[in-house]
Amino acid sequence: MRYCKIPDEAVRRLPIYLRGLLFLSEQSKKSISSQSLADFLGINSWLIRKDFSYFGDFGTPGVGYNIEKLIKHIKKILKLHVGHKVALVGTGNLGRAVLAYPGFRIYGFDVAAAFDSDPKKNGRKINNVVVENISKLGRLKKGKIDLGIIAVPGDAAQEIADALVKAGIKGILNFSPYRIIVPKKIKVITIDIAMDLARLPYYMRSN
Amino acid sequence: MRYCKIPDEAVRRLPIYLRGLLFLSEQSKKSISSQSLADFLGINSWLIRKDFSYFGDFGTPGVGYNIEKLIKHIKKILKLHVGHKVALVGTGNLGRAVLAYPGFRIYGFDVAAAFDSDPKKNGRKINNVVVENISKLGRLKKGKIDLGIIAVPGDAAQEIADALVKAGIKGILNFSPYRIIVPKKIKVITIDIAMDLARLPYYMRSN
DNA sequence: CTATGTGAATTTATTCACAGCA
DNA sequence: TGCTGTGAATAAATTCACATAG
Repeated sequence: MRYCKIPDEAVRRLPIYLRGLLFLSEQSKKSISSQSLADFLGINSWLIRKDFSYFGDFGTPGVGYNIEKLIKHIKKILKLHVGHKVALVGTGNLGRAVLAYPGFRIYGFDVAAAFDSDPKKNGRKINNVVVENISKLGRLKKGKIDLGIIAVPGDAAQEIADALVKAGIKGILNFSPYRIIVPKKIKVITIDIAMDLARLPYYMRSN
Repeated sequence: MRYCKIPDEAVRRLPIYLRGLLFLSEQSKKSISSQSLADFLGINSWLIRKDFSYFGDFGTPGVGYNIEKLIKHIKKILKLHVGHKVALVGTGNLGRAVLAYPGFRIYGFDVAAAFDSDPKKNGRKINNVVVENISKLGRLKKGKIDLGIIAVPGDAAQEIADALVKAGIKGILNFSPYRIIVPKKIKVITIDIAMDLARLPYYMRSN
């Protein structure tokens, strides 16, 4: 079943595998079996094997998977083999948390620009990034920034999205709960914290 | 197909419907057709009808769905008909963003307690919540706090989760990228910002 | 005549079980 | 013998199409 389309749900799991494999690589481990990786990540071993099989033969029967080879390949599939620069829009509480978030690094992301509509924030430096006025968003075309994060409060999300698209961004991570409409070729992933919290009580046992 | 088990994917969509319906309710709208709601939310109308059909007959053919009735019912299913108090652990950048986040209110959540391991932060007041030492986590049993949010950096997530479970929490929203193991009856929903960002490049067109 | 509700068809994803390779 | 890779079986979710109710 080599080289066929990777199911969306498998793509969703690739960053999990990648994180785990990077961790193991730091421990100087050379290879790992699907079963050990399963125990480590909390994902079934047959699901891991199936997912890996979508993009080729990487395992050695009787031994397991070569960690470095797998890392390299998953990075390539996710297009993380090159680093990506990210523009942040909105430097409120959430935006500042994004700027300070250490977790982007392992995937090769660099939050390289920050914008805010509030003129009072312009010029301020947060985590080595100078906050610029939102009107300067157009200059992204010069830098090689291809991803945008929307962390503005309220209902400004759509106009920010429009500006990001005009500035040449290819993908958007949207923290606002508002629907964003963009050209089909632009991918939007929305994270709505409140919405995730909202389905937690459903699963709670009352006793 | 009345009153059968609601599929997980439908449960995931209920908070979206709820948000939209609450918005429409504020506009004093009385009822809405699945098609109008579909246009409004960007979800197919047949999927909306199917989802609603899982928990009963709420629509009137030729008219649409009664908004207030639907809101009340979805809230009940999600167990949001009663308000929930939430304990936050970790008051770093992310934790402070959570404390300031305005989006929890519409679902009836109240972040009522905050904890931090850093003694220097104890007693500090953020958004009207006094930060307590993490050792005081046990007192949750007295307050009616049933949800926890883990916003600690690094690898402390598991011990925080253990403490939250011991304090009687029923559900956890976990912002750390580390795997958390809890008793089966406790539900954990993990939000990993970096992981969501990591699958964005995959969908980017190169041209 | 409009819009719901739902069986049936289809698509997608997960799980199993085992042949075959090192 | 241990572990991969994958067809086949199962389960789950989505999409369709239309009978039916107001």
